Parts: sequence; C-alpha cells; structure tokens
Amino acid sequence: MTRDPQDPPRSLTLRDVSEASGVSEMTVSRVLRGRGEVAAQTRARVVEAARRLGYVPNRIAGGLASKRVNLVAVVVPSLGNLVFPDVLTAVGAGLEAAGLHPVVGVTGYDPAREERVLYEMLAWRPSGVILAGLEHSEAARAMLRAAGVPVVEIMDVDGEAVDSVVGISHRGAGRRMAEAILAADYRRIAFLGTTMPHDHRARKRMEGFEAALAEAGVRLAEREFYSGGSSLAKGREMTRAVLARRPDLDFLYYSNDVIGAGGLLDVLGRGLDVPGRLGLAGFNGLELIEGLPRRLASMDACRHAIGHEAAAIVAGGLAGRRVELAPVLDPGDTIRRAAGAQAASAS
Amino acid sequence: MTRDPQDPPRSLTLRDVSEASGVSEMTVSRVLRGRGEVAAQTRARVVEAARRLGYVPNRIAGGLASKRVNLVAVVVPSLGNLVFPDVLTAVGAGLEAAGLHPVVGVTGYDPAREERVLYEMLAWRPSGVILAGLEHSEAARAMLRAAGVPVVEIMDVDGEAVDSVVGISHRGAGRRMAEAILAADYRRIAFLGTTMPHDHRARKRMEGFEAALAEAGVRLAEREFYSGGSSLAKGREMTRAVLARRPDLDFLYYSNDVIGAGGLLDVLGRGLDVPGRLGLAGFNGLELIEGLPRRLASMDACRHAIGHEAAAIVAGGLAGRRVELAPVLDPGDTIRRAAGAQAASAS
DNA sequence: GTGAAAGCGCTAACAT
DNA sequence: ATGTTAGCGCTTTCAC
Repeated sequence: MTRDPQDPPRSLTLRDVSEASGVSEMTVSRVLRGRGEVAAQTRARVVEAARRLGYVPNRIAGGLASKRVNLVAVVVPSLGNLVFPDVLTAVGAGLEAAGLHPVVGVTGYDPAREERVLYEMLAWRPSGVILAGLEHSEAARAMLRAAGVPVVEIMDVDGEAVDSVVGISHRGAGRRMAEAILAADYRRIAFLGTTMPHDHRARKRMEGFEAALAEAGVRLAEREFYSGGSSLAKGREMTRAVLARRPDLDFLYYSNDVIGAGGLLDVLGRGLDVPGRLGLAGFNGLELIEGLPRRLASMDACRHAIGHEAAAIVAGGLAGRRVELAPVLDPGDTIRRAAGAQAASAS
Repeated sequence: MTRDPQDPPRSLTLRDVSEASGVSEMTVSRVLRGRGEVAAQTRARVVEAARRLGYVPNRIAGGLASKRVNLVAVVVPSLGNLVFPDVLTAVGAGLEAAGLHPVVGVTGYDPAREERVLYEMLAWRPSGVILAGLEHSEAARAMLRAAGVPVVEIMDVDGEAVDSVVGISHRGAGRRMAEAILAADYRRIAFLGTTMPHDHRARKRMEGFEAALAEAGVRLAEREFYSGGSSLAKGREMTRAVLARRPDLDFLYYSNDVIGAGGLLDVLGRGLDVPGRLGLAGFNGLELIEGLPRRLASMDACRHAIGHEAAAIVAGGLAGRRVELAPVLDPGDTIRRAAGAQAASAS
C-alpha cells in the first residue's frame, strides 16, 4: 500500500515528446508554449505526440530556466471569514486573463505564521504578492521589499505600505457608521467585536467609531469582546451578555455581519422593537444580511473591487500604487430614520 | 511606475551565502536544509550569513535538482460553499506536521476547468493530489493516474476512485434523512436544491432520498431547483415558491443548510408551526444552524475528518485507501419526534 | 565534516 | 522555421 520511493515514476520530458514526434526539443518547447513561429505541420505533429503521450510540462524546470513563473502569492488571515473567499475569487478572476495563478496562503491572524507562509511562498519566486493588511513583522516587510516583484497590501489603507495598497479606510468606516448612528439619535451605544489581538481592521473600525462619538461628546457605553471564529450563536451570546449588563443600551455596533445577524435574531426573538428601541449594525455587506427578518445595517468592505484592483496591479507589473475605495453605508432596516441624518453625517 | 523587465532584481543565491560565510555552497545547502552532519561552528556562520543577507532559498532550483517538492495540490469546486474552507483548513493542519503545503485550486463545478486546474498544478510536480468528488473528465483521470503520487478523492465515496478515496455516501445520507422523515410521519415531502448539473453530491443525496421514499411507497411531492450560489434569500424565495404551488406540503428537504436556514426563517416569519405543521432539514451541519431561532435538522458532512484523513494519506505516501465516514443525523428542532422513529429508521 | 563535479528539464540566445 | 549551446540554482553522488 505504501509507494516505494525507489520506484521511479519518472514523468515524461520534452525529450520524450521530441523523440515521439521527430522534432527537436527546442521546437517542441516553442510549440507547447505557443512562442515563436512554427510551421503548422510541425506544430500539429508535436501537439499530437504530446497529447498521445499525456505529456505535462515541468514548470519547475521551465521556471528555473526562464526565471519567470506564472504564480502569484495571495496571503489571507483566514478562509472561515467569508470575506476572504470573496476576495480570492475576485483576485483569481482578475489574474486569469493574464495567465497568472493565485497560490493561497493562510496565516490565522498570526504574524509569525504570516512570516513563515511568506517565506515558503517567496521561495517559489512568484510574479507578485497580494496580502491582507498593512501590519507585518519587520522580517516580513524586508522579504517583501527584497522580492523584486509587485507587492499589493489589500483591505486596509490606514498605514504605510511596502509597495502598492488597495483597500478602504477602516477608521473612516467606523467613523461614518458613528455619524450615521448619532444622526439617528441613538446615544447609549455599545461595540461588540473580536479580542483577536491581530485583527487590525476591526480595531481600526472601533477606533474611528469611538473617535467620532467622542467628537460628538458621546462615550461608548459598553464593549463586549470574544475570541475565536464568528457565528450566529456567538452573536446571540454576546448580545445577551451586553444587554444584561446595560439594559438601557439603544445601539449595538458589531464588528462583522455574522455576529450582527446573530444579535439581530436574538433581539427580535425577544420582541424588542428594532430599530425603534434598539438599533444594530454590522460590517462587510455580506449576502447573509439579505435573508434576515430585518435587513441588517452594514457597510460594504468592497471585497470584490479590492480583489480586482489588486490583480490588475500584479498583472500589470505596477509598483507603488495606492487605491482607496469608498465603502457604501447601507442603513438597512436596523437604523431608524431621523430628521437631519444627512446633515449630521456630513459633519 | 512600471517595473522594468530588464531590471534584473537577481535574488540571492546559495553562492552569495557561501561567499559571505566562507563556507562551500554544498555545506551551506546542508545547513539550510538541516541535512547531514555539519560542525556547530560552521552551521552558526552559515545561519548568520543567510539571516544577515535575507537569503530565501530557491525551491524551483531545489525541486528540480531533488525531484521532490513539498507541495500538495488541493482542488475544490468553490470557496463560497463554507464546506470547502473547512476541509481546506483540516487538510492544511494535517499536512503541516509532514512539512507539506497545500496549493489550492478552484474549479467552479466545471469539469473542463477542473481539467485545466489539474494540468497547471501537476506541472509543478506536487507530492500528492487531493480533490473533491469522483466525477472527472477522462483526461483528468489519466493525468491523475500518470502523476505517480498519492491521489485522494474526497467528500464522496459513491463511485470509482482513481486511487484513494475519503468521504461519506451521499446516497446513503439522503436515504437516512428520508427514513427519519418518514418515521416522523411526514408524507407530503419536497426537495429543494441546486440545478448545477455538476453538483454530483447534491444529486446523489436526492437520488438516495427519493429511492428511500419510493421504498416506503411515498413519492416526492415537489421539487424546486435554483442556480448560482446559496444564500438565505434564495432559500426564502424557493420556499415561498414551492409552498405557493403546494400549500399542503409537510416537509422540506434542502440540499444545504444555508438555503435551509433561509427557508426556516421564512416559514417561522409566516407563523407556521415548525415542526408540527411543517418539518425542515438541511445538510452539512454548518455552525450556522446553531444560532437560528430553531435548530435546523441537518447531517454532518464530516468535513473536518475528511480533510484530516486525506492529509494523512498524502503525508504517508499511501495508495489505494478507502475511508468511508459515517455522517451523524442531527434532528434539531425541525423534525417532530414521533413514536416508532427508531424502529422505522432501521428499515 | 567538507568539497568538487555532474546534471535535474527546461529556455534564452544565438546560430543556421 | 528550426537547431545548438549554455546555463538557470540547486542537490546528488562520490571523493577526500
């Protein structure tokens, strides 16, 4: 049952195709890569031989010889977070036209792990790197600078980039949400989010949120943090906990739509008047929010556009770009409409 | 702003480290790979020089020379499907101990695309292949057989494998659900699922489901299909459509938990008695079902165990294994409890 | 414990 | 339009 390592399943080489077709290795190579002018008849013989043998080119050898590789490293914190699969899908679509392939690495929000993942990926000499966030270890930044290929940091623009950056301002997003909430006359406001020390984007949203409240003379009434992945159940639990401590709260701002949805289901189940007595908002603009009993207020993280732009930068071999996208606030059905909302949100 | 392709950002080589440390390339290589006996002092000099220079080994060259590569191709239909990120996470964890790294490919449930993705990945001569499903083009199967490395087809065991297989029987899963539903005395039953012609597992669940109903003399009263991704909103919409056509239905079996959850929210919102008047069930055992107003009946797809087992087979270099896992049916709160349920489900 | 030589399978750069 | 030559940066093998 165990494969004998001595058993040499030597895979086919260009030479095999060359011999089978009676065409030189070099010309076979040209045909298979679609480079250079090759007589139609010669080409046909080569293609036929390669197909018949089941030849699969060895990109390891090809990459070594040409110093070019059609791989792009894409590094994200997690795949459980809904947002990242979406970004990856957009990146993949964007790279495809350029004949590039994404290679995905996952860091688990751990900087040390990110460093290792980057090291592994750079060892394959990819044509570009796309990675989430602006916060990396010094060693990681050094590796990225030394890589000599386009590096695009995505999701977040609040910080200093190694090379290019594509994202939104999470501080600004938190701020905008605070303004909308204040404009709707909510005043006893809580933030519910993750304790993960390395979810910098959630942290920045909270910072922007608190700053905007402070400017209006409002203090955050409560905070509730959790660790681990997001789930509806976690959202329910946190919501119950925070409302038990402070039953007079009138707004709950969640760090993402999943826990926000859980909270919404929970308060609706208890018959609370939403958004009259209690308002809620999440973040990300996930599809999820559309099927809930009330449409949860949220803010689009622009994940599709981010993936698309990042792919374009890598595919174009560009350097030093900065693309800041403007997320749209969707008030849904969980922020009450108040007179003067527009005016106040422009403050 | 555009990188000059003529600009040679020649990355560091073993030779650079060799010169910087005054140790031969060969010994530097040994140190960096942790192979062979090297004097502690020599090792220290090498490590220091490599670190100082920021040397990242070139695995393209290494792979070519050694014919061994620490990459495992993992091919899944989609990342939007919640299930696959979970499987990938388990695969990654399982491979890690063996020093192997997953490289993810996405097919979009398209066999032609799967073939291209496999071709691309096999061109990198990975140490193993893990791919979802048993249905592949003949060319894809030929490539896999010729690869000369462990190939593990995952998720589904109903069919013929190229090499190893790890999964559950989806036909059996559909059958078991049908038995539980019948035992609970539901009789006017509908199936709601995807039209995607290539979601073979959903198809097999429906087949097993119908077969078990037929054996009990019950015909599927309705079916409703949709295309595109799953969402709560889609689940609501389908549920409304099917109940509009057949208001007397007493059970809805969904092909996954996401549309099932949408359906559940919809019928609860309309005040229907669940599970008395109407029962519901989904599939996958997603975390999602735990935060709903009622716990949706579901069946665990064993995605974590599948990822784990598949990784073990690749890491162990094993061939021809067959691992059939037993999914557990969780009746949740959406299948009514009926006398004789146990007896009937054993039929 | 360390080094020298050969070559992995391809492609760049020149021939022809 | 096609062939020849010389590596790409590493590891294998064997010598010391």
